[in-house]
Amino acid sequence: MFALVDCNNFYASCERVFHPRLNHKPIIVLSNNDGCVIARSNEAKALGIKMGEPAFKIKQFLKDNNVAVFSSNYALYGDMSRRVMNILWKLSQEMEIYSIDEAFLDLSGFNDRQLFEFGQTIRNTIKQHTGIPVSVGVASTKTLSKVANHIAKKHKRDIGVFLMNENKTIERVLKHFPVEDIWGIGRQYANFLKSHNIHTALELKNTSENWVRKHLTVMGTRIIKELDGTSCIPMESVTPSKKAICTSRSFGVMVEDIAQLRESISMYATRCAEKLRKQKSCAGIINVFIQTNRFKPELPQYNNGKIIKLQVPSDSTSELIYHSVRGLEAIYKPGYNYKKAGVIVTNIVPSSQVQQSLFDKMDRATDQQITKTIDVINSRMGRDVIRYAVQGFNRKWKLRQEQLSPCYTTRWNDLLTINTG
DNA sequence: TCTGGGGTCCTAGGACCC
DNA sequence: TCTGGGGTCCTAGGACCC
Repeated sequence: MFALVDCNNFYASCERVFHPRLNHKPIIVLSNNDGCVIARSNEAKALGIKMGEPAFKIKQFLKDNNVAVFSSNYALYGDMSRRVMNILWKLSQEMEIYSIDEAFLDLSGFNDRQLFEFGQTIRNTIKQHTGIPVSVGVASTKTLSKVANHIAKKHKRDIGVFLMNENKTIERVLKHFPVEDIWGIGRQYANFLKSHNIHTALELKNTSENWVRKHLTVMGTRIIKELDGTSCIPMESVTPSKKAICTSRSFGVMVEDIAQLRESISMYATRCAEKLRKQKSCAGIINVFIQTNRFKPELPQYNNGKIIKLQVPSDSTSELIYHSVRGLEAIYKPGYNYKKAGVIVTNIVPSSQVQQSLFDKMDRATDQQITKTIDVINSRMGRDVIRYAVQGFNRKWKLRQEQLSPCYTTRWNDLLTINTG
């Protein structure tokens, strides 16, 4: 048996933990640059606010309805996520962290009553220790546990746990479960299936395997088997290392000048190098890209990228910056308003298995020592306290975050003060 | 004024090998 | 009429996830 534990409206719930006054009030969280709605409390959903809606289009509506609006605070959400996952670690032998707010647990060996009670224990413990509400779905495959979680969240809101283990229950639930809500069925497949008169999970489950294989590839076959109770998607208890790492941002203002692009690209290269070192990997290919604003078709448009192959795979900040900036200079064209830029690293290999080059001229030992020293200082003193000058100091292009909440759990200066008097 | 930022997997087709 | 039979690797594009 699998349990899927999913935090309810995670980002909105994180903000609410530190603003108890907002209990039962509508809350939304915006994407970077305060662009789109990416999280909504139940009250905000009830007002009809859509996921992904551009904030500027509903500004007046938000005001009229007293909606609390937050910029996204990933330091806070990341730390709250870590706390939730740590609690789950203590409760379960085997788990898979599936996303920032979701985890699968392996519940082999529990009987029905224990399964349900364990679900409640999880929910109560997390609520008590972190303030975050979660829903728990329990079933015999991952796909069915996702379905069960939906039911727990939507129809069993006060209990928050749904155990789906009897064939009769499964059949009844799948009969009313829209095909587009199944894990692995996105918009394209949903439209396609509906055009073939398949509207519910039960109808999909009863479709011929050959037909599904032909039109939805092997992924679809797995889905119908999982809906039928045959587990095809195993637990991944060990998080596999990333095969691609991307750091990119839209700018708070339009950027025309190459000097500012250079600053931003250098920062993204720095972040990519940090992410590589964190998972003990080196990258063989760097991809630098710049884009103008696609929402302004009246302005001249220019999108381009440059792929750089490294002679020796690297996790060095200085080397990644060097090549990224050269790449930028190769594609930059003056006279455009740039809106977004980024760095992607791929061809990732474990640091212990880097293929050396006979013609490599770089002094890697020294560079590694420098990088290590910078990492140690920055981890104690704060990100970018020591940085390469090319990263810049003004950051005119930085994100717009007008409603940013404090980093309550990760920054000493932002700790809450509680008046007990 | 204003529209996010990360990832994965699968398949077909083209290139190559013997 | 009639032109083999078996592979691998790489990439772009399309689907999906949070």
